[in-house]
Amino acid sequence: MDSEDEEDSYPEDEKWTDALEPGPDDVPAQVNDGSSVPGQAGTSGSHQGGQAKGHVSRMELNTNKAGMDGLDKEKINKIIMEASLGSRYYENEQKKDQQVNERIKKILAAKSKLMNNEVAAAQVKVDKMVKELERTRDLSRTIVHIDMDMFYAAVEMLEKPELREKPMAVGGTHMLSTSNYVARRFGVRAGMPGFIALKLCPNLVMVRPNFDKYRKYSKQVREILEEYDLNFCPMSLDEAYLDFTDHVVKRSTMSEKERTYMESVMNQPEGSVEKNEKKEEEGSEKSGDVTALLSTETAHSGESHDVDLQGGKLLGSISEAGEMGGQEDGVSGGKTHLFGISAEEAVREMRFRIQQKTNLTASAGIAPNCMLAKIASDMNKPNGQYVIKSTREEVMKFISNLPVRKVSGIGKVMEKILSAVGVKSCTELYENRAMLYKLFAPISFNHFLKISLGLGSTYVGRDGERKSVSTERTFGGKSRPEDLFRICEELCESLAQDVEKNGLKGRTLTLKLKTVTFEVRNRSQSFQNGICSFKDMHTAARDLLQTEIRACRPHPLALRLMGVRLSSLLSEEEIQQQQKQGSLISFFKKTQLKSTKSPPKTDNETNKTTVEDESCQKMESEMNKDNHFEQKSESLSSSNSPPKDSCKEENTNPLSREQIDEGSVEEDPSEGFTCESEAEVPRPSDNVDETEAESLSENQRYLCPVCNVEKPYNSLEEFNQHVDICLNKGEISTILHKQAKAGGQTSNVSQARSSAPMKRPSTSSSRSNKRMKTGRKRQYSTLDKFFAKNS
DNA sequence: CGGATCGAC
DNA sequence: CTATGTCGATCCG
Ligand SMILES: Nc1ncnc2c1ncn2[C@H]1C[C@H](O)[C@@H](COP(=O)(O)OP(=O)(O)OP(=O)(O)O)O1
Ligand SMILES: [Mg+2]
Ligand SMILES: [Mg+2]
Ligand SMILES: [Mg+2]
Repeated sequence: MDSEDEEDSYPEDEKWTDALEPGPDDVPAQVNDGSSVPGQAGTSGSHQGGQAKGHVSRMELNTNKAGMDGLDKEKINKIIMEASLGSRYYENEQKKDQQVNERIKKILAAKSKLMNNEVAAAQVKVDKMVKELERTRDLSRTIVHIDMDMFYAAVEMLEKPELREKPMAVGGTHMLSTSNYVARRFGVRAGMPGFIALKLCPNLVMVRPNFDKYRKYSKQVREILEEYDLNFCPMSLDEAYLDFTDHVVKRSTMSEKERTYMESVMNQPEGSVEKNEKKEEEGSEKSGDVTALLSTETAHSGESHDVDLQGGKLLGSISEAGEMGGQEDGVSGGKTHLFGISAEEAVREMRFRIQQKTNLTASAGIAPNCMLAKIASDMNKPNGQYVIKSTREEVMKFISNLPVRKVSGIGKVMEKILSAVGVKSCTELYENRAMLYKLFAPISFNHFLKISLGLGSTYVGRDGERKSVSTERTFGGKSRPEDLFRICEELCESLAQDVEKNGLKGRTLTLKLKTVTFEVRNRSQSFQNGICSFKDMHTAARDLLQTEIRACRPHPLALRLMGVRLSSLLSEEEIQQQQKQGSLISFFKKTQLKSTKSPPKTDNETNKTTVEDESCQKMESEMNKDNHFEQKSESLSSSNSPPKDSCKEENTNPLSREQIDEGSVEEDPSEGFTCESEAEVPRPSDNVDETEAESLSENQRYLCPVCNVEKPYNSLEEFNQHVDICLNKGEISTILHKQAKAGGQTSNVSQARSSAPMKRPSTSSSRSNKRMKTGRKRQYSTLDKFFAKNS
C-alpha cells in the first residue's frame, strides 16, 4: 500500500503544438528534459551567487508555476530582454537587482566571518529547537489544499470553448492576470505584460477579465467545499485549505449512495470543434486512466481505500472533452460514480463535484499540514491531485530534494539569497541550519527550520480581521500638481467608500507613490484616534502629497501611480469606544466651531452636516461576507508549541482576504488611457541669468509647474512659497481637526504644517490631537536623482 | 512608528 | 508605446 504517493501523473511531455500554431516562431519554446519529479534542486556545491553583469535575474521568466516545466528559458528570456531593454521598468528592475546583490554580498561577508566555534554553538541551540519542533510534529490531521486550474482563464473559456486549444490569457496589453496552459508553453504567465506576451506568442488571444463571473464561480465552488469542512479557509477566489480529518472519519460511516454522484449529461456541447484531430495517443491515455478510475472499478471495490489509489485523472478533464466521445456514446445518459472512503477518494469526489457543477477543474494536495498540502496541490496541477502520506518518512522523502522555492513564502529573492549561501533544496536548508541561524533574523530562521523538517500549520482557521484597506491606480505619467491632487482626491473618495462600507477606522494613512521611473515611495501619518471619513483621509493624504511635491522641487513630481491605504485598523470594541468619546467631543467642538468659523473651502467636500469625523460608523450587521464563525476566544495559552503558529499557512503569508484576486488587470478601458502630460521634466534651467540685482549666489530661475512661469528666486524656499500660493489660492488647510482626547498618554505634538512657510512651528493652528508624530523630523532633501530620458 | 522589501494571487 | 491592484509579514533604523 505504501509505495508511491503520487497519482494523476500529468502529461510530462506535451507536444500538442503541431498543427495549432502557424509560424515556426510560434512553436512553444520548450526543451526536452522529461523530468518533473517533485523537483530537484541542483545538487549543492556550486554557488552561482555572483552573476554575470547585464543579467537582471529579476527580469527573467518565472517557471515556478504549473504548466511551465521544460520551457526553453533561454529563448524566452532573450525575447523578454529584447522587449525590455532600455525601458524605465527594466532600469528599475536592474537597480533592485543590484540591491539584492548587495544584500547577498553582506550576507556572504557575514558568513565568511563566522567562526567555527560560533557555528558549533549555534548548532547546539538549533538542534534543541529541532528536537522541540520534532516533539510537536503532528501527523494526525489530513489537510487539503485545493486550487482551481488557471481560474480566470478557465472561466473565460467556458463561454468561449474555441479558446481552449488556443493560447489565451486574461488581461490586456498592459498586464495579464493569468493564462491557460497552452499559453504557458510559450512562457506566457500571470504578471506578465500583454505586449511582452504577444512577442512570446503572437497568436495569443487576450480576454478582458470579468470579476463578477469569477466571484460567482468561486461561490459555487465554496458551496461544495463547505460540505467537506465547514471551517474551510479560503485564501483567494480560487483556492482554499480544508481540514479533512473529520470528514474522513465521518465518511467511513457513509453509505455508498452517499458517496455516489451522477455525471452530468451535457458538458461541453462543443467538445471539439474544428481541428479535432489533436493527439489520439494523448487522448487515449487519458481515457484509459479515466476508465480505470471512474465507475466500475471503484464502484465494485466497495470502500477499499487501496484500490482508489489508482493513479489517473479524474475525468477526461473538460479540456479533453473531445476524446471522451467514445465513452459518452456508450453510456450517454448519467453515468454514476462511486467514491471510496479514503481521503484521496473524498478529495477526488470533491473535485468531481466541482467539475460537474461548474465545468471547471481543480487540483488538490493532501498532506499532514498546510505547507505540504499547498505544494502538493501544484504537483499534478492541471486537473490532478497528489498525496503526501502522513508519516515522517514520507514527508521527509518528499521534502528532501524539493527546491526551497516551491515553498509558499519563499520567492525569487529568498531563493537567490539562499542559493548564494549554498542552499537550494530543503535538505540543504536542514544541513545548513546552524549557519542560517547565524545569518538570518529569528523569525526567518524559524520559518526555514520548520520548512526543512517538513512542518507546517495543522490548523485550518478562518481569517482574522482585515488589517488594512487600500486603493491605488496607475495612470500615464502625470506631474502637474493639480492633476496629482485631483487623483489623490478621487482615490480618497474611493477609499472612503470602502472604509465606510466595511465600517472601519484606522489610525494610519499611507500615501503610495510610484514615479515614472518605477521608484516606489510610501509616506504615512498616524493619528491617535482612528479616522474614516473622506475628509480626514483626504486631508492627510493631500498633506503628504504636498510634502512630496515640495521635496521634489524644483523638479516636478512625475508619477505613474498613486495609492492610499488605511491601516492600524481599530477593532470593533475600539471603534465603539471611540464613538462614545468622539460624540462628546464633536459636540463640544461643534459649538466652538461656530465661533471660529471655517473658511468656505472651495473644494466640493461632501458637506457632511455631521462633524466630519464620525460619519462612517454604520456597518450594517448584514454584510455580504460570510464572516461569521467564532474567533478562538481562548488562544492565549498557546495550544501549539512554538511561539505562534497562528494562521493556517506557515509562518509567512497567511494571505487571506479573497479580494486579493481582483487586481486591476486592465478591465474595460480598451487601452490604457494615459492621457497627455508627457511627464517631461523641465529641469530648473541652468542659465544663470542674474539680471536683477540680488547678487545672491542663490539667485536661480525656477519654473513654477502651476502657473508655468519661470523667473528668478532668491531661494528655493521662496520659490516653494510661490508655488504654494499659486497652487491653492485659498488653501488654508488649517482644517480644524476635532479635538479628540482619547486615553493616549503621549502628548500629541502637533507638527506645524500647511500653507505657512514651514519651519518654525509657530503658526498654523492645526493643533488637533491628531497626528501622533513620534518626535522624528524627516528632512526631505531635494534629491534630483533621475531625469526624464529620451524625448 | 515609518519605510522599504518580499511574497502571494 | 506599453510593466497591475490588494493585502499580509518581516526587518531595520
Ligand atoms: N500576479 C497576478 N496579478 C493579478 N491577478 C493574479 C495574479 N496571479 C494570479 N491572479 C489571479 C488570476 C488567477 O486565475 C487567480 C488564481 O491564481 P493562481 O491559482 O495562482 O493561478 P491560476 O489559477 O490562474 O493557474 P493555476 O492555479 O492553474 O496555476 O488569481
Ligand atoms: Mg489556481
Ligand atoms: Mg490560487
Ligand atoms: Mg514559493
